[in-house]
Amino acid sequence: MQPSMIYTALRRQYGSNHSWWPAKSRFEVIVGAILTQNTAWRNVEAAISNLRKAKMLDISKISQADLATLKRLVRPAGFYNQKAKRLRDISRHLMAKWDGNLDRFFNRPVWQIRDELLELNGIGPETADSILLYAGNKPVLPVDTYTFRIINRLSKSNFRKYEELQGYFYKNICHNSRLFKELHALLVEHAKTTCKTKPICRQCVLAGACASRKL
DNA sequence: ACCCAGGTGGCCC
DNA sequence: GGGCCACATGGG
Repeated sequence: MQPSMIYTALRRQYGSNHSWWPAKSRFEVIVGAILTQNTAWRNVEAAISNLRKAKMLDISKISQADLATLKRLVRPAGFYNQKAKRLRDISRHLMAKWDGNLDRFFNRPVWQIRDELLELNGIGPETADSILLYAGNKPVLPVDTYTFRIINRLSKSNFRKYEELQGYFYKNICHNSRLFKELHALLVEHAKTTCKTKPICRQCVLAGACASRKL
């Protein structure tokens, strides 16, 4: 099953309003992208809520924050020792190199921004791509565990490496940030609702594929 | 008492 | 380059 068909099927099932990433600012997307690493979104919400109440959802504020304070605030998201540091590191980087100005940060070739993000400790390909797509509106597709699971089942493939699966999409679907936002959101939605971890999902959109054990 | 969640980096071979 | 492992909280 091709990516474009998967997209069509998911969209028919879940609708089109998934442009998604619950955040009130671009910086909040960045914060959420780091906090959600291997963590349920529910827990991320609690951490972001703490940051908001403490008026810390701000590049400058976090860049100057006391590490112990930051750890306390993001604690519900788990891995709080490393995540607090990662948040402060990227904020400091944005302040030092871009004067905290995200317009300037994002206003250049995508590969250049991506490389810079990947240089930072704690920012891997998925986090970088989520930031590029949802905070920078760049035509980049984040590939998460859900994407691996769904695509490998549906296509009877066995993608293992990030760039490989991402490349598969890039070759088979048009590069468009609106489409990518929706596609990624739909894959997450599908994995979270109908098709849980190891489902035999009878009611799912891709029921035919499920039944034939491709999913 | 398990298992999992919108990953990443370090270490070992 | 691939295969483990630690990192940590909260919900099912």
